[in-house]
Amino acid sequence: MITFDDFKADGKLPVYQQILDYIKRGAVAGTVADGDELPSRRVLSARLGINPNTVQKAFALLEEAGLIESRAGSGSVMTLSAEKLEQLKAELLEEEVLGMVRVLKQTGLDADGAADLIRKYWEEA
Amino acid sequence: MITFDDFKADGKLPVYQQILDYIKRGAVAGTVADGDELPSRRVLSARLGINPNTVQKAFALLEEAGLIESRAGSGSVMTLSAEKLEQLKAELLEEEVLGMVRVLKQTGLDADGAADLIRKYWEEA
DNA sequence: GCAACTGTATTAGTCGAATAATACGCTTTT
DNA sequence: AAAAGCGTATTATTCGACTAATACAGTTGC
Repeated sequence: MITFDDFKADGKLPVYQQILDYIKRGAVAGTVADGDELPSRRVLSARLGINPNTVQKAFALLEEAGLIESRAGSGSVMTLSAEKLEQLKAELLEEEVLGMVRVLKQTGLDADGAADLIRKYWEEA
Repeated sequence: MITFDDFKADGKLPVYQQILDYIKRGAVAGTVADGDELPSRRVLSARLGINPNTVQKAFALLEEAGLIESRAGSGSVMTLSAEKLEQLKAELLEEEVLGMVRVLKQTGLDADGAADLIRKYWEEA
């Protein structure tokens, strides 16, 4: 069961998008695996303090992306193949890291300075 | 004159916020300096293809933050002291880099892997 | 002085994210 | 079979970002 214990909304992106990101990053990290069950829409919305419809939207998008399967009565489970995992990892690194690099470049850093900076802040996160 | 030539809205954040970020990052990078003039609200909104009121909101926030000064008839100019610059740099690195590191950590990377990844993607941005 | 710019202010409307309240049908459990 | 929990669907409302149109006041330059 995916607990969502370390999920924390930051307000910068729509909550349903943050749920998608949370699941995708967890899949890449290995903390979310094929066959893992997800909390029900009602339970998760109560746990996160958000509206059931917001969770529903996130889960609907996850299903559309082929990452979960849902059946009324049962719950929702992760459906992660090796190919999907590779695809997810590539997408994440492409989007996130490139976005980060753009910001760092705009502040006038070079590659070595950026790499050093990452190491410096690695502990505090 | 700050040209906003390399400004590109990406839709993930409110446009007025992206303008704020653009100016702040430019200030940290040194491409935006004390005394630099900004395009007028009307000119900039036309150049970026957005509503004048959106630019107005961004400029109002910049003025509130003490980063620009505006006078009707003249335009708006940057007002950057050394202390403000230091403060800006600290804020940017704290927020942006820590945010990045959190994402990379969640994908299961370690500090060295992240640093290598930054170098790898540095060229493509 | 007057035109052509500036910044500033107000009001109304659109759109998407999120909330809220229900309702219905399916599956599991007892 | 019945209850409880599940996914799913619908409609209405709130809120902020953004657009739109317009008006007014100050500065610059001819």
